[in-house]
Amino acid sequence: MFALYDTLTREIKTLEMREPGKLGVYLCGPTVYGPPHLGHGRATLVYDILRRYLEWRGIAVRLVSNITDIDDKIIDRANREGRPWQDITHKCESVWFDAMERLGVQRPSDVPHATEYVEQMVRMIGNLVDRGSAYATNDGVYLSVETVPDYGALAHQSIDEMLAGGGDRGVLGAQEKRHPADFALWKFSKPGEPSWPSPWGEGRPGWHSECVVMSLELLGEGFDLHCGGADLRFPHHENERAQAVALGKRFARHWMHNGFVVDAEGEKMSKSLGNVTNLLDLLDRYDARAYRMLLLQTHYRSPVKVGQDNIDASVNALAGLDSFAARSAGLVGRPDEATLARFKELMDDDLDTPNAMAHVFDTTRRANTALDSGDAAGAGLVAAVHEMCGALGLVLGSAVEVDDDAQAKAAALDAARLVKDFATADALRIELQNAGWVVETTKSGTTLRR
RNA sequence: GGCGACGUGGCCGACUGGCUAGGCACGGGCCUGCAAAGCCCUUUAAUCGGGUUCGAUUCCCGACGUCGCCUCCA
Repeated sequence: MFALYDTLTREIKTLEMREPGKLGVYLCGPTVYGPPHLGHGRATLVYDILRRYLEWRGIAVRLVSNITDIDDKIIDRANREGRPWQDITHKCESVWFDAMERLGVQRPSDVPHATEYVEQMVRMIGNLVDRGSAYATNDGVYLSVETVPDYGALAHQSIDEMLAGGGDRGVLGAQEKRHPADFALWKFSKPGEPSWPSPWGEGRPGWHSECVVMSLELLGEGFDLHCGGADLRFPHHENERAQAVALGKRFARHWMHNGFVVDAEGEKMSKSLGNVTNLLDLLDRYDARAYRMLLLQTHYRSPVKVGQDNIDASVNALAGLDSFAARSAGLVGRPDEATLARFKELMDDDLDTPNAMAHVFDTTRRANTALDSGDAAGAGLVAAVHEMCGALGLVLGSAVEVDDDAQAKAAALDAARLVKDFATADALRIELQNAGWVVETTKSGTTLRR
């Protein structure tokens, strides 16, 4: 039984599936107006790990993740740079999926775009107005949070409590709102801005409406899991939920939120703080697997510090596993059952990847010991390590092909050692190392990796 | 002000009321022609003050500190 912490009930509970064996997941995707940052990388990696693990467990996962391709920030940037807004959204989306590919994050099963669902959103807003839960003002259409009895359920705070403190932050939006917490479902457009027709006037949808419409449309009422970064819990997810409740529809059964990426001082990375690190920089500078490794060694709900030291440690940890993969490459066997059972036990407990990784490292050590002593149990352990890493999306071994020249030198090195011509052997090793290869000379021959 | 999270060894980072997390780094050893990789060993940590308990890093209370949310944000 796979259990996850549920943000709504604040407890770890079994992930109930509407249809056993099939999991429908909705993940709030990016607003495409800039390059992806480390926070995006964490969220997508966490849910990629979740997805791969559950699929490995035999569950058919349908992951729907949207692209927000209409939004104030997109319009702002288009105006600032004097180019068509679609220019920006198309470019950013392709950069996004490039980065995801480099991270080894599988493409979602469905990638709905907000602009493809405007008609459906208009219909939904119409429903909300008809039901008395939404109203038009002179700048848009708003949801009346007071018509949603349990508004604040995800934030775990009542409207009053939220307003009581909120303090110095000014209330955003129209003065005409009936309640300060009411949020925009539809924003009327200014001349020259992208717009769609609606019964209330030309405009564009508010951010919180697209995900309700698209998740319900593609996954249906009462879908299994809704997830995203902790900063989406409120207001975004709260407001999605509010709309569904106001429509009288069953929304997500389970809510999952991942923790933040923080900087060296422990502060959240945030665009407003200006301390965001570009995901693309990280990918350019390091093995893309290092970020996955770092996140695997941190619980998904804990904050994670991403810094040079951290990433270096992950790179080194990866090197150990790579060299293990290299030395055990020839071995085939059935994955050791007891080892896999333990792995499942750990992962099923709220995606406990830190302990699962500890288990992978332990298994690697046991396998290395078996390999050293020629114990036949080694093959099963080797297979188990590969099986577990596969379930976590961690690809072991260098993807780099060993070129013929290097291969020839490695063979020559072995030949020289065989006749105890160590001077030649050492010279060849240095040559290979200078060419960037990690050279491992063993009794059974020399292996090369990057 | 309201709500919440957290404070662990040189660094990162888990679990846990008593029994070695794990990774990285450092040191010693074994192995090796020498390396690399691997294996073994070593270093005895829980912000502070109370309380509960036979026993607390783990539960409760308080203090201090850090961080998050309270309508831009993964």
